[in-house]
Amino acid sequence: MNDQDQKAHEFPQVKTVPTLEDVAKHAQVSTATVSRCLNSPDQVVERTRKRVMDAVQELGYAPNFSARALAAKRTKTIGAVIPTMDNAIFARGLQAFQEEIGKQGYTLLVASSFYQDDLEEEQIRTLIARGADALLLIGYRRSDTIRKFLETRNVPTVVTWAYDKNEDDLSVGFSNVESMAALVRRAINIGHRRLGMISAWTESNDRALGRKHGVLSAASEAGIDASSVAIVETDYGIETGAKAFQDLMSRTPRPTVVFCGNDVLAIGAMRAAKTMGMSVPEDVSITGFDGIELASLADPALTTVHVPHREMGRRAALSLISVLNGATDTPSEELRTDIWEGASLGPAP
Amino acid sequence: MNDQDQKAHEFPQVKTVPTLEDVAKHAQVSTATVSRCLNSPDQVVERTRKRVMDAVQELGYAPNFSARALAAKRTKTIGAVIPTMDNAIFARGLQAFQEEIGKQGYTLLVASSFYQDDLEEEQIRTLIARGADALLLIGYRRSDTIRKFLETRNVPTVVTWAYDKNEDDLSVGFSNVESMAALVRRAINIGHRRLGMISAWTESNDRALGRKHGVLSAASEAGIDASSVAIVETDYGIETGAKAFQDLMSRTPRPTVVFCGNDVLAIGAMRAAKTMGMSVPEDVSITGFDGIELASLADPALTTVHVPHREMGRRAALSLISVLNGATDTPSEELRTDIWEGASLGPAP
DNA sequence: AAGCATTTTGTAAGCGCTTACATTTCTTAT
DNA sequence: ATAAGAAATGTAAGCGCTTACAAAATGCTT
Repeated sequence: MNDQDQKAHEFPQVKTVPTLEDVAKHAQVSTATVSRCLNSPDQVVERTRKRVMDAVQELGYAPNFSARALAAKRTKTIGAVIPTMDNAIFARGLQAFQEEIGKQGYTLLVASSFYQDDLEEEQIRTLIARGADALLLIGYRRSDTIRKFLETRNVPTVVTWAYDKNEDDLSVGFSNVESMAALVRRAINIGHRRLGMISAWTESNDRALGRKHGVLSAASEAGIDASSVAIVETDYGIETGAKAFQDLMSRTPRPTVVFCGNDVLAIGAMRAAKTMGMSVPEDVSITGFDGIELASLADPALTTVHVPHREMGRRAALSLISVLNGATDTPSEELRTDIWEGASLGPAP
Repeated sequence: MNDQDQKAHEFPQVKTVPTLEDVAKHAQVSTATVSRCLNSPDQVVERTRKRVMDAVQELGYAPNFSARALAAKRTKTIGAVIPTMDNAIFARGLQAFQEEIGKQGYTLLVASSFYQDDLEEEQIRTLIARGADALLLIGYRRSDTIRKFLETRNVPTVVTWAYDKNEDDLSVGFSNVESMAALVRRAINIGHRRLGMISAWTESNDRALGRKHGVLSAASEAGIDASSVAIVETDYGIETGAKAFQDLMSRTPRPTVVFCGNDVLAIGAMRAAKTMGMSVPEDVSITGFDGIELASLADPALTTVHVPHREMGRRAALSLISVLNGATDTPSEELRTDIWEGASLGPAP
């Protein structure tokens, strides 16, 4: 603490990462000034600022993020927990999300839950321990424990890929129920009465559950007994979709239309139909959900519900940032989905 | 520093996040002991450990990551900079990577460079500033500045999606040149002499460049003048692929086979072919690269080079972790690609 | 029961940064 | 030229954790 003997400047340290203090010494100012140069440059006069910045350049200084976070109590990091990155829709939405928060100087921290509730909780905790300033989460479904945790930690959170006017959480998404119901109504309008559905597992996936409810409610709305709707739940994948389709086709009475919980399952179903020698939509209609590019490439092109994933990611980012900037009244946003007209949905045979 | 008057325990703090010290007080031990319970539990005797863990539970304590990182000088974070998440292959590889590092207690930090060199540099710096213990990067191509930076920071790095025995960097990948060349040879063997290629931009993408070289070298090897190969470079996407295909088909002489730099471009090309009334492979052969699911769904199924993305992600994770664990001799790994036989490559007309 | 080695715990010094507050320097009005 | 106010800079106290080192407790030997 008493090293007065400051030469012009010490010789460059050997191989060690430069710190704020090194820069300060080099530029002959205090660490506070250096810090200010970096964080609020207008608080320091041109001449010193230049001197400091030169030192930064010369030493190749880069701030230590952890130290900064610890001192400033924010990390400029936003966390996201998604079921899996191995699914185009999440990847796409997140990409847009990242682009937008990036503009505001935030970095994205992603973790996957593999569709397991307990893992999701763990990941949320991890992200928060890592100091995420805010969180993007998929769907509403979440245990009380973790909700309480989020509340006490006071971390702004946005729910995406779902929107429900009855929920309180800030969300930017779409109504899974309504979007699916709209599609189902259309099918019913062109004569379908025997409905089938291939759904993702609904137990811990409220989006899948919503879509299932969409089918059922549109059915009963039209006077079709909900219990007559043939439903198979299965894993995400083309193969599983194909298998489920075969299962459905063996039921009596055989459904004339199969609504799939997502496009990938639908592609599987279409493949199975082809294998079984059934033609779509003459023998059976098939629909998807999500609106990934794959849909338009199928033959016939898949009729599906198109979700504006990128837009959703972007808007979610904007909402979260507005909250982070202190907005107190950021509203949830319901995005509109639309039906991509393919040729896989036709009149009932 | 002199608050002897410790009641049984103070009343719970109001709404503030508990710290190590709170836990320590609560459990009547020193902070060091609590820290040890969390990090090397076997150093503390059962009885105390239980007491501490109970306190942790009761207070809902979660360690502050930044503080830990600052003190311990490691973050248990691995960063990855990929061109874009909006591309199935990276998403898939990264997912596997994440799964594997997750097992070892590491978290993944992802950033996208949008295929821009300068952005990639910036992202690398950001990740390192955030304390990434190691980095996953795509391809070898990188400026000297950033290489030097990585070196002085001494951050272990693994290069993926590329393997080149002439490069020093630790890598887990495949040879883009060789993989493509193998496919091209096969085409030449069945009579093709007029070659076309739709490539991604090669200027700052060494994988794309490698694939292009693969085409050219297989061509000259077979006595085909490299300059006779018709090549179009374009953006990633189905539409752009389609457009490029039309372009190629208008050349004289018209190529009898079009090698595409990736499956998405190939799908675009196939669509354009259909639109133009050409049949594949009778009128023209088309091939892809990557081996995404899309390939097998196309009609006819796409002949493409299949890259084991997940395996690559997994192995990259293992390599990096072994380096982090002090291994000094971790070798680069070349993964084998194989050709997925579709029906889109046939004999030359 | 004393002496030693070993295990368990505590003490306290940072890690690199931000920021409230104190001090110095510069403006401007008189 | 001088005082008062504003602007620029410096001082130093943490942020919450890890860890070297010191101290205390325990276990073993004899």
